[in-house]
Amino acid sequence: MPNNDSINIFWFRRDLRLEDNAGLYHALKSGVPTLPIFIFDPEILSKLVDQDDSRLTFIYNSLTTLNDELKKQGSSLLILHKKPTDAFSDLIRNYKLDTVYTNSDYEPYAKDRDTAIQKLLKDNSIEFKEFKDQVIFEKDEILKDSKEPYTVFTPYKNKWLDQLKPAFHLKSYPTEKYFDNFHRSDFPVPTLESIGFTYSKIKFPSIDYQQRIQDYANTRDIPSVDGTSRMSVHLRFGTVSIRELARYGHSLKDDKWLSELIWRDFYAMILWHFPQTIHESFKKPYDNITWRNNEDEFKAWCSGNTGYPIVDAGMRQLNAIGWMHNRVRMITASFLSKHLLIDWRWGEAYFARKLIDYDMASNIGGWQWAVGSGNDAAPYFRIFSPDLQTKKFDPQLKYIKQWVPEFTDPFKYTKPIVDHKFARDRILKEFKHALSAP
DNA sequence: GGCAGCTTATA
DNA sequence: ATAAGCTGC
Repeated sequence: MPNNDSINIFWFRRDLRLEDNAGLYHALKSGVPTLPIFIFDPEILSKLVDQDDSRLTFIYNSLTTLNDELKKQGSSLLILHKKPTDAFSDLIRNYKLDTVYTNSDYEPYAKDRDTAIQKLLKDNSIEFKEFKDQVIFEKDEILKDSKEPYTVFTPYKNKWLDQLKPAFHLKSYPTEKYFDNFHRSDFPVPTLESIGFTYSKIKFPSIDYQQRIQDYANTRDIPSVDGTSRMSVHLRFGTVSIRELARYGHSLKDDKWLSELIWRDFYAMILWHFPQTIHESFKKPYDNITWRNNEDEFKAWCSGNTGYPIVDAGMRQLNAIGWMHNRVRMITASFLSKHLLIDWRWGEAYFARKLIDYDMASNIGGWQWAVGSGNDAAPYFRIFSPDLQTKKFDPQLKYIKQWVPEFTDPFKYTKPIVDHKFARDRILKEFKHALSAP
């Protein structure tokens, strides 16, 4: 319905919650009626491989929840399925727009998209205001004294902790004080099918993370134990506020869990400053590696049939529930790149397809770390031994038996796709060759 | 400019 | 015990 009074837009992206939402807070607080919108971007959707993509289901469920909450305020969520620039052209035509509010998104595609939107709005004399919401410290807030970005985690973390003023950086935005300022509307929620997707069977972890991380320092590395927060998917789509999580992490005696949240800021910062690491090794010489890229071996890795039970368990967990324990992410990533000598980008792409919590910055960072090509990565000669990792982190084979039920006798299991010692020598040779190239 | 220190290890 | 180099101050 066209309206003569001007309105604000609040554009949801990866911040699918009403509570403690920085951009939404500012939009509502301005006093101008605010129309909340979400745009399904065909450009992003076209890259998704699976029709029952779990991320789409998660987003769709979250949008439905948002809409239900908005209805209580006499408002609703306008859900569009269009190229963002076209969507905004329509909005400009149908409404008198004051300001478009949103929260910053730091991925390269998002940066370009938002630049285009900002220009379109500017040409129509509409303001575009973005706010920091998905990290505690963004791109240029934690820098060396020389104003350059950190590339090593520990000094970054020290500075992060030094600069943190909890009462300021971890404070919630009380959006609920201004809920009266939502624009009155009653838009229907389109079906998931009309967007071109079907429901995924995958179950999503609940938000009661505090229970799980009671003994985080001791249980976080044991994949058979539910000892990690499982908050990654909620952080990915903003169904929980990073400030809330960091506030809890900061209140704990042990800063191990807070550290993991700092890693998230760190990798987001790294991707911002080094976007080429999506395609290139952070350490250039690693791009001299000649990958074998055997397609059959890649398929065996993807489906969890390498004959290395800890690797297979991890990949089967990923395929089954769209999530893999972080310890096992390291083991499977190391195995693909170092044992099979398959380009880490193939593995990264497979994780991108399957992970409900897929986050480009963390996934790229994690893979490059595992290969050794990343900033602050493991040295190349540190090659994970699947057997030793199993002895250390799954000594009773509980995790393995959960995901590889046919595994009963380690000596009768599928023949390993490659011998450990042989593979170790092979990659060491390749590393030495590649890294000494002029 | 010199030196401490570097997420998650292996043989 | 190892083992390469480089970041950060």
